[in-house]
Amino acid sequence: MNIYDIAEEAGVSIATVSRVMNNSPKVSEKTKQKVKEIIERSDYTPNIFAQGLGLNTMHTIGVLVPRISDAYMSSAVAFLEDNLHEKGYGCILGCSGFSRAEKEAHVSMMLSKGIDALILVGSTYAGTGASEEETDYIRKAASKSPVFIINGLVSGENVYCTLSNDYQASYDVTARLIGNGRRKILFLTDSHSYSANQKRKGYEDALSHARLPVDPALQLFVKNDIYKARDLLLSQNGLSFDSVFATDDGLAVGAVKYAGEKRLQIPNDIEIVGYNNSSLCICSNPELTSVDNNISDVCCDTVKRLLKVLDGQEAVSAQNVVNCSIAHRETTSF
Amino acid sequence: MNIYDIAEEAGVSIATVSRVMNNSPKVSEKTKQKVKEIIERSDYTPNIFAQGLGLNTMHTIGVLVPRISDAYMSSAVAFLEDNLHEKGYGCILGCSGFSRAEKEAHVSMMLSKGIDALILVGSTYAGTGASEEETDYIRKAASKSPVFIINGLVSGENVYCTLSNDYQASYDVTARLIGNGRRKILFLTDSHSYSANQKRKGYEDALSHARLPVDPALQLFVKNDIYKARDLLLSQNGLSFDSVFATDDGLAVGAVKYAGEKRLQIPNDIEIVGYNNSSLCICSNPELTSVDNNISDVCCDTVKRLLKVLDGQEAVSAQNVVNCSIAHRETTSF
DNA sequence: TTGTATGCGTTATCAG
DNA sequence: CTGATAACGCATACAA
Repeated sequence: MNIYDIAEEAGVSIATVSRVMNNSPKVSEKTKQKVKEIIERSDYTPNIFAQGLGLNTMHTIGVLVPRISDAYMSSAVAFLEDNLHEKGYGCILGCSGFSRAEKEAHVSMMLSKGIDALILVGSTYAGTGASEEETDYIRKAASKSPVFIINGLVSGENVYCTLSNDYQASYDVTARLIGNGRRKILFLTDSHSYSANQKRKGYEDALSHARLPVDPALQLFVKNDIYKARDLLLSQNGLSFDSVFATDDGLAVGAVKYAGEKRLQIPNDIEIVGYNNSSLCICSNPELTSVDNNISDVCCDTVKRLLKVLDGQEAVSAQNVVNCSIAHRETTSF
Repeated sequence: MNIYDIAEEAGVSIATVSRVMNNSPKVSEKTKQKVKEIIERSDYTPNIFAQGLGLNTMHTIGVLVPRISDAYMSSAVAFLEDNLHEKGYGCILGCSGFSRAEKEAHVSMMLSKGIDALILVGSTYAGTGASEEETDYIRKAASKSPVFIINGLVSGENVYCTLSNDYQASYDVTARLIGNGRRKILFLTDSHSYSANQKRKGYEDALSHARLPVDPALQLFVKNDIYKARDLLLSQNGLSFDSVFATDDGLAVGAVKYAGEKRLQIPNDIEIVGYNNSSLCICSNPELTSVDNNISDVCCDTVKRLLKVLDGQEAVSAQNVVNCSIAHRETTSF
């Protein structure tokens, strides 16, 4: 069932059928009705490939995440899909993993799918900041389709970034802990990505501004796994700390478990703050204070700017920053 | 940069370039090398739309979930994407929500995207079983592309289902609780879907076979929200129960919170079992016993059968059942 | 308002 | 082994 069949059935040309399909105004009401009726009756759908070939777009956006089962990623994808779908765009989803080779392979695979734009979710795509060369694959991709990065900073032609203000949030959290009299704040992270670095910087600057030492021994790195985080803390025999600021809720829950094992009272003996305000926070006991990076706003902003770029009418800023907030719960006495 | 440019540059016809691209054996090694070199140098990529138009496929599978931010859904999508990507298929992701209109709209939107097959994740797509008509939209979709349903049972031409054995798992869990001396087992659910019904049936049958009464008052329905579940239990003044079997981990965590409020000892005063074995289980304190529906196996099976159907060489069964297991933790004394 | 003719970039058939 | 050409189904510029 193609446009020719419909045209023949209706006794008009394919041009007219096409006009009806794209509800062009210059078709008489009468023919429009007749054609529509036949389209309806034979439930004809235009061939998307032919359409794409002519228009050179399928109204599809590539969305790449390292791991969709992460709560942060899946909620980002939920917001992106919702916003894009509403505007008539479909989503091609890719899960790249974290290795450089996989990421590059997935990006070029995405580009070959004829997407109108590419959204990279998460700072893993922005590299560690060690060298410019790390992100060359993004600039190369951007020469084919506009690239939007969520929570990673990469500069380049046709590359657009939306960032949550992790530096500020981390600074604020650390300052609050200091204000509560905490002096040995453990920084617990699972990543060396752009956003992890921002968080670390906020943490360190808050310490410095309070004239407290920045002790490298108080910065721990561990896989994002509740048990692993707990066990790492349990194994720190010589180290003393009175609070934990973790760059992910999973790590923070590990700290809660650690406190449980050590029979430490939360938040009196130890305060704990997580990151992402995920469902783990209220599952935890005591419930976890966490930074909310307002991913919904970030995604909204990303899609808004993406549409502007595709529209091409208006200049679009290369970066945009969205503020975080803090969800106060039982693991702090803020 | 299209196939004509390459052909001209190489001094051959487009047919030869096409042959090289699809590494047809009938090209002389010499021309192959020459053409390949030019393709490489000008980093030419075939136009996917033209390719699609000719072959009538873009090697893309539609994956529809009601809500990707659900842990169960996102991990299913992770496994599906991984398996499909490995076989060279891309994924178009849709998030339909739970309303019937949205689901139908998303399904037809998916079909119009030129997908090779459609995967529906979750029993919400299978309706409540109230009437055959509820699932007509699936059979209609299946007349255009093969449809695969994960954890929902729908019969129809070109419709394939992979189910986890929720009936058996629920029967087993209930029997274990009964074996532990529990007599008032509360069944807590958030859904009337096919799989929720299977779970309920397993629960009821285990009670009946143990000659225990099936008390409708012990079957509670609530939104999947930790607080809402907790509060619902707190508000059951007249009702006495000695254990909770929930059809989702979130609900079960609500029951854990309820027990905390009531100062009930887990698992002595009350035993609690969740469903899906999500990350909430180990976040919870005490850690939650949960049914593991082995979603990874279910997805693997689905993709395997999907490829067989697309291949067309072999007959494929309309249904397949994957067994669940029980992850024992601290909320039961199994 | 409607129809004709062309281009979009492949793949595949068939002839050489 | 290679090339010319049809076919895929639609949108649209141009002609009527």
